[in-house]
Amino acid sequence: MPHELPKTYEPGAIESRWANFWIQEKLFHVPTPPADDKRPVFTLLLPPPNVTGRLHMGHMLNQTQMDIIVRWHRMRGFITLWLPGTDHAGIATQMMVDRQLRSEGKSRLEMGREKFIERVWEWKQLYGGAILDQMKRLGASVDWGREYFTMDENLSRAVREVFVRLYEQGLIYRGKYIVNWCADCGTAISDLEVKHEDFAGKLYEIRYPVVGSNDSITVATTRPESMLGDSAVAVNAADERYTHLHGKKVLLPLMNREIPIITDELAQPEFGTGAVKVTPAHDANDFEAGRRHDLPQIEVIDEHNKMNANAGPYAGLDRFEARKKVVEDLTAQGFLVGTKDYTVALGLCDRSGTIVEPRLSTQWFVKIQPLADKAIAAVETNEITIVPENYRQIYLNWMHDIHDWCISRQLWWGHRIPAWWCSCGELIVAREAPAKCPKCGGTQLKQDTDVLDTWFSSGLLPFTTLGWPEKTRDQQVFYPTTLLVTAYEILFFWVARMIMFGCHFMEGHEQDKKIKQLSGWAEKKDDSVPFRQVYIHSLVRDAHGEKMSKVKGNVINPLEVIDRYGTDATRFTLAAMAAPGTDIAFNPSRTEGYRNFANKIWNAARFMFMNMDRIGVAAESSITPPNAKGVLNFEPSTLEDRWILSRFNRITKDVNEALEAFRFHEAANRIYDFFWGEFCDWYIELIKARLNSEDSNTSKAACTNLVSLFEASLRLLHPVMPFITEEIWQAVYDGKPPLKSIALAAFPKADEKQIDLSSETSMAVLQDLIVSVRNIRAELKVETKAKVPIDVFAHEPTVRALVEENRTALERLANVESIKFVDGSLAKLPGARATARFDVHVIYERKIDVAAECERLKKELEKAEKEKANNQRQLSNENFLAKAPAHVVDGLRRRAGELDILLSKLNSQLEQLQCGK
RNA sequence: GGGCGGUUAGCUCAGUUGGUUAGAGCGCCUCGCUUACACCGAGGAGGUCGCAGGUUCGAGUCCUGCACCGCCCACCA
Repeated sequence: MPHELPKTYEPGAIESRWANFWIQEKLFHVPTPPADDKRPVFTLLLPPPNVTGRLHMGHMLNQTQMDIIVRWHRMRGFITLWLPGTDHAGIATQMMVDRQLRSEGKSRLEMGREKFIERVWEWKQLYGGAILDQMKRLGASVDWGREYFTMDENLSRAVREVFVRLYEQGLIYRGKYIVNWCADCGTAISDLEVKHEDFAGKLYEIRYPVVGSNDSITVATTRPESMLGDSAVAVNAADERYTHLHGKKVLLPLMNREIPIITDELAQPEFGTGAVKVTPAHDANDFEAGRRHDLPQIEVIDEHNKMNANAGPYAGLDRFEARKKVVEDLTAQGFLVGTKDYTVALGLCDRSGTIVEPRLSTQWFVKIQPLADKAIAAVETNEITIVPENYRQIYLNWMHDIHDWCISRQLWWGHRIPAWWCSCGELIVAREAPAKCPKCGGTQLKQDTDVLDTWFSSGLLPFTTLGWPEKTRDQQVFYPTTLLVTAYEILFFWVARMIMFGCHFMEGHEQDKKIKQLSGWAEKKDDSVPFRQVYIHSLVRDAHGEKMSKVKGNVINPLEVIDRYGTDATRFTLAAMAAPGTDIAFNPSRTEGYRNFANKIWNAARFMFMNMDRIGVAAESSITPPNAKGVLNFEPSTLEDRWILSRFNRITKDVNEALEAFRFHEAANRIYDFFWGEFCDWYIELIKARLNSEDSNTSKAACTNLVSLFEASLRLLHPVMPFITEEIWQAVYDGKPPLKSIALAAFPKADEKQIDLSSETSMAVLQDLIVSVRNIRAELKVETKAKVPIDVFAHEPTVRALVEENRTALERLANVESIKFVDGSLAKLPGARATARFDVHVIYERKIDVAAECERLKKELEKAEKEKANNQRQLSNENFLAKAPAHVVDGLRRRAGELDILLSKLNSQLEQLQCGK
């Protein structure tokens, strides 16, 4: 049956067909393995994208890398579970639905909480799957049968369980502290959600008169409006300038309130005047100082960033208007001593961009230290390893500096805090809504209105997705997960929290010992960790290395790139550019190049099919059985056979090693160079003669080798380019593959015995000779079609034998009419190529362009002389001979001989052409 | 203020423990529709590896300093 393929690879239709096939056939679904399963396990949790999300380059990179690793493991026989899901994304989702309501002229507040949440669920039903649908186009081989959503009932129950346990353990508390307040979002946010940016601001110096004297004290502030809430002025106890004022009071300007002068380390003598105003309700440091001195906390800014009643005449003004007014009034009344330009680092809400105000507020917190201690230990003892390694220290530094985590959010969408208030004042923290108050028996219970930080629930996913708090077989098998692949950005938001929660709640957990052994984790002691390894991938930037942003307008949409060049090419781009630890400048011209690569593969396949059909070779005879790990039924009979087999095994070895170390770029580049530069450019060209042989045994044998090597190459390539490899692989079997999919076939494993250095060396000489002839032809401007006779002088009999054996190949690839061997050097002939192994001369009526040839020879001579000098310097250095390893010295010596030959030939050529100096 | 990363061909980047001649893709130049592929083939040009020292037999690779670019963290009024 003939294989009909279009001349150009068209990814669109093919990709969606296979993506659907993989899903429909449930190819990547992993049921709970039975106890007698003897395979190693690989588990990976997909970092859940926000339900509101749209696929961007970051996702695509992340998922491409994960999919490569996952497919690679699956093909190597691991029970491979990749768990997908989405995150409810509290603030983001609420804001999105809010916006939608507003456009309909409705509002969340009128609607009420319950109706609003219903509405969000409706929204989720309609649009929440978008990002996962986009994922499907990428070919991500996740287990769709286990898809989760962070607000699913079972996961929500686990969240409540965690909250209650932490509360009972004294690790969750509620209290009034300074938090980062975003007025736009109407909620407190954690330190991590605040980004700092420098702005040109002013530093105002304000004079506070000392009560009962003519003296005064000057303080400095960047936020003058906050003075309305001052409750003290602090000076340093050691600062002698102010010793005489200890115990005195100042009169707060504008407010005419008397406040004390206190001594506190908050005031640093070197800064400004050494005196600092203390506003406990609106500054974190002042808050601490206020607690030390038992100062009143006077709130003057409300949750809408407006001045409140405590601000007296300024009440009702926005904080920035109030600032203006305060400054005016201070100036008018002579209290403003001076104003300086000053760079202020403002905190901005990560989500809304609003300037965050530190504000006193009652919130729920996680007491983080006990959790952090375990999370630090897990990494310090290498129970969890982080790649690239420099992130390990970054992680540890951050963990050592960690603050308590504010987990309550004043939102409606999210996991509502499982705490209820009785009218008697009793607080009940419980897994399910209590029927009555345990203290007074009252039934008028009101649930806390706050919800939990989104990261609280996502931090639990490694175990909650496996059935926790139940003790399940899935947990025994799949926990700890093997790997986590993620962006640096969420190392603290998510990775650190998972480690803390995992180490805490899974303490005492033991993975099935046999599986742990088989999977290669026998040496790991701690099974409570959420994953064994973390791989931090790079950031995708635009073609010029700039960070992508909507404002700059340089955002590259991966789906557009995919539409244009295909998923495989886009995946390949990301893989090939992903050197660990460096950012990726995504250049679509690169993707175009890999689209061309896909087309190259496609056409090589067409060539193979053409020959299979013509010669009558079927896949079944070339490549059975399906589970072998090498090249099957490949019978090397010629130099190029031995050579390509050797190369294939070497590349296979490199690819496996590269993937092991997350060196995706190396894996991708090795395959690319092999397939295009060696398999297509040389091997296929070389076997054409045999394929076209009159002798059917010869052509059959050659075709069988071609098919089996091609099939193995497809398996090697499959993790990076799943679609085209599946398409061709299925076609090789003419619709009757031995397995449902190439994704289930074995990944090639190198057979070191097939790595054959001597064939590689011989082949290199042959290639060198062919290239030399082509080169001379180009210089002589020989017509492409014209065949020319050549003379060859071989230095060694082995080289001569090599050329003789491969005479037809040489004639074909270099367009040579006949080869004559001569006994002496040909270097003196104009236009000859001379190397250390052979000289070659093309017989042709046209003369060489002497000037150009001279220039070329001179350049070559210069290079060789430089190398020779370098070579000699080293070889005459006794220290070098004594200390350098033998193979380096040997190599240099061999090279010295070659250089001598080369130099003498070059000189004689130059002389012959009378090039001058 | 602290920390991290980068600086290699016109552009975007590789270069794993220091080891013989520094690579790729794109772009550029010359030639070619040779029955897999013009999304192709053949040939070619192009680099004092940011600067200055140092260690070493040997440095793009290690150390120190400097310059420039970028990122992250941070409660200094």
